[in-house]
Amino acid sequence: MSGSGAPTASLPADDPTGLQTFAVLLRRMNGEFNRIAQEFAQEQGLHLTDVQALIAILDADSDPDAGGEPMTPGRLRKQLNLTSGAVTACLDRLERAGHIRRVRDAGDRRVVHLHYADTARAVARDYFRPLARSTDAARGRFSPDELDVVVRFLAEMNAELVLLRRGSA
Amino acid sequence: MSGSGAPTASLPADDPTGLQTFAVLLRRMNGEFNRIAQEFAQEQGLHLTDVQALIAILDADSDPDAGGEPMTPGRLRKQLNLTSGAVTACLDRLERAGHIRRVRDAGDRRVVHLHYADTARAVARDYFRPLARSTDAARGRFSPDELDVVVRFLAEMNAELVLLRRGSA
DNA sequence: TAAAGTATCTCAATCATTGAGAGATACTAG
DNA sequence: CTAGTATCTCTCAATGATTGAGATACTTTA
Repeated sequence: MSGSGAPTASLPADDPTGLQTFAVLLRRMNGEFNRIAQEFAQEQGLHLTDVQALIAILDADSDPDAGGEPMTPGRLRKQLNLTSGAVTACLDRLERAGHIRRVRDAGDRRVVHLHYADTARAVARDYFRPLARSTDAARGRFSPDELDVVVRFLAEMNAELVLLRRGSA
Repeated sequence: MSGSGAPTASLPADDPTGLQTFAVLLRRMNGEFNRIAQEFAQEQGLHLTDVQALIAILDADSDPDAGGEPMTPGRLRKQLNLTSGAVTACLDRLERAGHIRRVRDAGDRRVVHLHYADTARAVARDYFRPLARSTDAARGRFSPDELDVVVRFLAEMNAELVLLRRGSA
């Protein structure tokens, strides 16, 4: 239990479903995800910023549902809290490395649409396959009803986090 | 509108507890957490790296259980994938800003222990209070049994992610 | 004690980020 | 239609974080 590498070590034992437990678990998970993203970045000769941008572009691009439109430099600027120059530099790197394409919008020619390149999509899928397997391994230990609970929780959590966007700034 | 509008938009409707759903929800949550961390960083005149370091130091410092010892520059280097120079610079910034203290280990005088300063702890607690409230709001919508399921899932997920540290590198 | 190993720091070179401003395109009112 | 204003992206010099080889100090092993 108290053994060093044990992943479940050091949860507050007094209240195993309390706020503290959630804080610790969520913070750790976030850290692990960021570490994996960092590794991917280094392997691809990118920066963490670039990977975050890539993910945002991927989500917008493959979720036409979400915002309707593909990602643009302006949206990326807000989403990642970058300055205009940083966005341009980041997109330059991503485009030069073949991960994305810039496409002028036909309707509003000031706007640039960002598309994930298919080859890069395959690279990312390959790299993150172990992560997908891990997620599946965890999922496999729960019943359909339990998974439904988890999905509902994650969705509720995301909803709360989105509300926080305006609230405390 | 980044991930804007309805937070539950664009989940794969065909398999509401499938891998894709988890991937989308976890990725989004990660993005939101990182955005919040970025905002905290900017407000404190820090960088995202500094905040990640701060969190790692906090976790090690307040969880003597986990690794036994407080954080050190060396462990930080591995955990955040930084070079030695970057760690030193990052710690210089954090120490100069009063967030941490460097303390030479009495036993092994090569080692530096990193401690979270109490005043900084209070600053962080204040800043992240809304996040805590959000987490509590989400928790409040589930029964104790359901919360137990969620905690178990998060713990399983973390365990898998830790395994991934050696496995696929 | 000497040699090898480990933890941290130093510093010049490199390169991402900042932030003001330019250029191009769209909208709106007269 | 035209002028004026707003929006989107990009440019570029200055700033400053990160790199990475090497220095320094300490510990352990032979």
